[in-house]
Amino acid sequence: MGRQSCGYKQKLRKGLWSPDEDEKLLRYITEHGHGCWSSVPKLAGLERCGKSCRLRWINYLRPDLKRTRFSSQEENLVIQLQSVLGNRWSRIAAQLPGRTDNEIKNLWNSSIKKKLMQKGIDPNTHKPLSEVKLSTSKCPEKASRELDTAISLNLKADSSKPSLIDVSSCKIEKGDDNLNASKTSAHQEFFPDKSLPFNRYPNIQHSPLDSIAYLQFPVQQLNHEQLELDQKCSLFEPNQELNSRTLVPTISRSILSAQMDNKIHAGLPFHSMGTFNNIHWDSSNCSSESSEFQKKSLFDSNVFSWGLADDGGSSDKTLQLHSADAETTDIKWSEYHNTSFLAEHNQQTLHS
DNA sequence: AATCCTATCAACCGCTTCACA
DNA sequence: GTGTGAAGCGGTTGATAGGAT
Repeated sequence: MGRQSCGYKQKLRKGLWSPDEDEKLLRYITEHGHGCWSSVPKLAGLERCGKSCRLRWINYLRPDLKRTRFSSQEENLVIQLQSVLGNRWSRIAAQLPGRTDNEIKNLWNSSIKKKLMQKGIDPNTHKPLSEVKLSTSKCPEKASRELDTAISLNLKADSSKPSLIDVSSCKIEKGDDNLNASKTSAHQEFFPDKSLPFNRYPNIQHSPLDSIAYLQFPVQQLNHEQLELDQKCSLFEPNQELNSRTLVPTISRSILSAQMDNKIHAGLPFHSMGTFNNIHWDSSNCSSESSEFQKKSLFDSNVFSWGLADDGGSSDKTLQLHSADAETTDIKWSEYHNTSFLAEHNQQTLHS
């Protein structure tokens, strides 16, 4: 007999969240922080389990979420990180400010996987499918299934257009940490500065076929230790406050104003700016260094100003991408914005 | 206009990890 | 060292929207 789900004791609501429930949760966490998730529903007046509340907050209500489509740079980054980390979505999400593991997982499963297969790359190994076919011949059924999928996707793709991807240069090896750990190179740091790796790896090729570009840099030299180091050092760790059990998920006025002045602004639902305007950081349970960093890292860094160093006019492209992102309206949020409680929040914002 | 198909996304489920008594 | 509850994670499912037929 399997384990009971979290709402087995009482009759708890399931399924999609209503605006009313969102309001309750948002109000509660805004005022009190989440604290112990299992007590949140009771205290917030919700007939949900704590797990559900946590998920709703993390994946939807959090004020620092981007609500825009993934940019091609973000997709590239997901591909790169997945090649190194595998399906560790939360780890990957930690490197993408404003993105959730769920979102990235969905992107991977619904979009990136297919795009890679269309380009003849096995999404599991990041190797050319022909290689994968050979190496998986020990398990013919599975290999055949995967290959069939890949082939059908490949056929759907426009074969008349040449792919610019040089798969042979993408020597991605997973799971050989010892080997990786021993290697040093100019590329050893993963993203050593606040920008994304594209500046550092100039031989990126962009396919005109779609927005996916496949990087040509020595991915095999990235390793888990380095990524863990990145996380510990929080070079551009965006969600540290959310990973912490002790920190109240709040946002400072200074951050908020910076946020409102910067590009991230465009992706945020209007109401969140006002809603969180009067909240302060509760850093009582973390070191001053880390909290200071948290304040700085998210918005003071240039993580949203990704540049592509490879091409002429890249900055123009980047700008275009950003503005395209900025113009992406999230229908759900705009609908949401019109609900009563959000309208109320917005009014308050306007009056303050 | 109706139906089918596909893509996307939100949410759930069950397992693992962590923290604490 | 062990038990327990909470949190976190990744796989999976179900609902829905939009496009194709």
